[in-house]
Amino acid sequence: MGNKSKRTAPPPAAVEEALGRLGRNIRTARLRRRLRMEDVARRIGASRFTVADLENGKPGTSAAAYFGALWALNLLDQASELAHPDLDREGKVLESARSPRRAPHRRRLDNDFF
Amino acid sequence: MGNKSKRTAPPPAAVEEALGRLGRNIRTARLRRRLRMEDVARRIGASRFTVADLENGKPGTSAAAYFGALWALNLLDQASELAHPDLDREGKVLESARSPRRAPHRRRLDNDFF
DNA sequence: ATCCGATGTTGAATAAAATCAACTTATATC
DNA sequence: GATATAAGTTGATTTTATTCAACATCGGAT
Repeated sequence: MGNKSKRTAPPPAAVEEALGRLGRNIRTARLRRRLRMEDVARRIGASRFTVADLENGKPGTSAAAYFGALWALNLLDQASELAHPDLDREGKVLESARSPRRAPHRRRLDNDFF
Repeated sequence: MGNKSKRTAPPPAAVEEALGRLGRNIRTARLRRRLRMEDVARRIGASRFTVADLENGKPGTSAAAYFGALWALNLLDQASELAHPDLDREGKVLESARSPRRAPHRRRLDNDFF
């Protein structure tokens, strides 16, 4: 079965795994709090089906749904540190090696990976 | 202007802020690595428009897009710890107070918030 | 064992996201 | 300042998520 659709390149396995783990974690946190899917759903203005999807780690579900669930469970603060520049060691090294910021062009020089 | 659509209840402000911050962090990390939006987009099988959306913190953009961008920048591992049960202090307290797991019903007892 | 409520599942309708083309804007590099 | 390229913008189109209803299932409590 080939790729029929032009969109939806299969998400990288690592991404699927991360979303699956996040969904399971959200479910665990919800159950610990004795909340129903519908409780979380109403809190974020969604339906119970969307909450079910995100707890299953569905990739296409909106980021707002995932973050909303974290918010409803009082777990959002951990998400705010994601990819924080101060913690991006690899990026900091690159920035200090090169000089400035903003990399508009510098079209093709040697990156054969991308 | 009133709500015309039945879906899309406005995301909680905290969620919008968190997504905005995440998007800006992703952009910072990308620029540090001297990558174009299109580079990240191709790596995750999306278009540059979707990458632009997520860097702007657009709430409706899929979680896979956000996580994919983190993955493309080698920043996904931080995301895997989100809402990790071991770090959910509030949840752990609740679980040890009550006894078992899985809370199927226990419909309404006193929570007047949800 | 029975009842009741939370969740899983399926299919259809609708709202919205993702894509694309063409254009504009801004910004590095020369 | 001129040039080339990344990125912002808009509108149209396609693909998808989201929602809902109805029913099945599963788990806990009585």
